[in-house]
Amino acid sequence: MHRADAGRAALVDYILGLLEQAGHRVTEPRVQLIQAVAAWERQSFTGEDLYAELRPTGLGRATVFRTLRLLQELGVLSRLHLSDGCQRYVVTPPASGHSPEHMDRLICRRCGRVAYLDECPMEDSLARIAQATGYRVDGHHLDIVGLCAECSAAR
Amino acid sequence: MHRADAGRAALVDYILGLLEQAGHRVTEPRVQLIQAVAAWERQSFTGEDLYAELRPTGLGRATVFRTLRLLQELGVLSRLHLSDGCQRYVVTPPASGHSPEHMDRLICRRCGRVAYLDECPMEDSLARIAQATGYRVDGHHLDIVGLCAECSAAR
DNA sequence: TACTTGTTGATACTAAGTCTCACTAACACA
DNA sequence: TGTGTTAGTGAGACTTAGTATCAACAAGTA
Ligand SMILES: [Mn+2]
Ligand SMILES: [Mn+2]
Ligand SMILES: [Zn+2]
Ligand SMILES: [Zn+2]
Repeated sequence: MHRADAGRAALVDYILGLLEQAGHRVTEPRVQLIQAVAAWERQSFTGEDLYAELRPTGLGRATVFRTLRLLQELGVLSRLHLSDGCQRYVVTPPASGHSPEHMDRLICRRCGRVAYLDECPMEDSLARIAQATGYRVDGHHLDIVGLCAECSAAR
Repeated sequence: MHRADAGRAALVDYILGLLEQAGHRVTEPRVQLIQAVAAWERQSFTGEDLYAELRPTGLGRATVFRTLRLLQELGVLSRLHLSDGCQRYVVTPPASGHSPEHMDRLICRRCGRVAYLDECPMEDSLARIAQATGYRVDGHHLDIVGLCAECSAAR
């Protein structure tokens, strides 16, 4: 078993654990979908991508989107917000400090690869912004767009 | 004529000017739609909001969405990317330094009011992020979510 | 004023999901 | 290790947020 496969298996187990802890059932369709999602780690995908892959095994359209929604609620998946829409999903790595309320990412506009920032580049600015605008700040979402190392090398 | 009305009239003229400069025709349906949009300044709205308002005057559904797209291309409108989707639009104020590639906003999650930041709170961090990740950074999109002064006072 | 071509509205269509419901299978409990 | 309860499932209709097509129309130009 390769390193990456081990990482993926651990991610699958982690997500299944979250599912159980939250009182949801671990079903065959969910296991299959989570395995497919884990294989796309750090690479974004659409609901249709997933459905196309899982449909042959008998998995239904509604189940795909229901489970995507559930995984977003559990904080495991989030959506990419690109200029052409927000129908792409990506795994939020465990223990990355990211949540639906706090998200700092780099997205490659060519291949869709996603990197999460280790530290929030706005930590210091937020109090000042709240002061200046009168807003009470609850969270933020930063998407930096560009080309990943591989894609910019391929030019 | 009130202050706000004068501001709105100026905004309408500004947008119509952009339209002409870009070689598009100034038509009656476009003038009406732009007036409706200007009345929503700093407040977000959906395509359906606009259609509901303009339909009685005979304006068609396709025209509403076509024109919304055109105004996005001209940089006059942008979409809000909220956790429940990206179907809300907002006017990007002229000379705010914002564009589809560079967007820094505060959004009230209760009333939808939008404020644009005067200075980018990440100016300094971007070079360091590019260095650390190997990405070539082209632009970014920051949405800070919270409660505007009025909405947080109303608690 | 007439011409040319961009724009319009009606209508059909699509993409990305969501809802309903009869059926099925997880899993808590015996 | 069965059994019952109820969460989860797949098929298919439906919805939301647009987009494509196309004949009729009108803005800008000459
Ligand atoms: Mn942050
Ligand atoms: Mn910025
Ligand atoms: Zn890339
Ligand atoms: Zn508010």
